[in-house]
Amino acid sequence: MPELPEVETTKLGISPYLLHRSIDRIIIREARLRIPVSSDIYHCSGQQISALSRRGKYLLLHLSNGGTLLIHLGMSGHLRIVNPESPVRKHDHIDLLLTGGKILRYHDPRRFGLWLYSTEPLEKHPLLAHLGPEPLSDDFNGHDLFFKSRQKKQAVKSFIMDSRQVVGVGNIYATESLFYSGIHPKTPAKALSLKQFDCLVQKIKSILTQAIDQGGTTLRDFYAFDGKPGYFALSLQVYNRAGKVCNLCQTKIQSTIITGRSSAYCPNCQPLF
DNA sequence: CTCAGATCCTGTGCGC
DNA sequence: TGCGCACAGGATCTGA
Repeated sequence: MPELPEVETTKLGISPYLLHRSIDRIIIREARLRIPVSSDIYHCSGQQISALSRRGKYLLLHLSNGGTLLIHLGMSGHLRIVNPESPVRKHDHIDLLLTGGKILRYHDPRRFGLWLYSTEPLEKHPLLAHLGPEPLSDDFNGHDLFFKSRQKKQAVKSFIMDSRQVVGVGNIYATESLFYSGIHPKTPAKALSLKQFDCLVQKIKSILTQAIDQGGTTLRDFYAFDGKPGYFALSLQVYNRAGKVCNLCQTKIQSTIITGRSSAYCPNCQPLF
């Protein structure tokens, strides 16, 4: 379940193997991803990777011809650097063969991921055009979020998971940040005060930062073996803890469904409205 | 326009 | 031990 911290640490981990290398060949074993991989992607061969960047949970490989490879890991995708003799496992859908012999291998059992090649910069691509600010940038702040929320009666949890408001806040981080802010996940977004949004934004930033630091620790040797995802190293307070007691007040953690997503909360620390 | 629900997919973990 | 099923989740699509 790659969340933003995992995508960031993946980017950092694979960068040394990709930067200034050329793509010799791309092998597609399974094209049926969230959006089927287009045969256009074969045209990335021969291009040098000049830079890597991340936008939300999208990973972008910038190529020397001005083109871009856009990769999304979905919820079960991994990228690994492997050697040519490394056996191909089930769900190893795509290989990027690099000059020098290393391979960037994409593994994704549930195939919710995405690989897209464009010969043009992707800023205006529909997948990226409407994304909100990066959560760790100053563009993501309580003030802006407060004003965007004034007409929104949707649950605050759905609001902060909406990639038009802010990118990279998945179910785990939304759930945990609402706990740390003392806000019930079903609270209508418009009912929150500026002070509450300031608090929520600060918690999102600190939890994501902490997760990136710990994900980095987990992924330091990710190329040697498959470590647990970084966020498991976080001490989760409510996510996946329904039925257990709150670490702060011993009240039993409850769980509800908000737009199809399980949402755990402490009814005492996060009172409704 | 706004919001909720369905949808895609397969591995995991539970109950029987 | 094994079978069947509910569940997990990001982002998009549909429909009320």
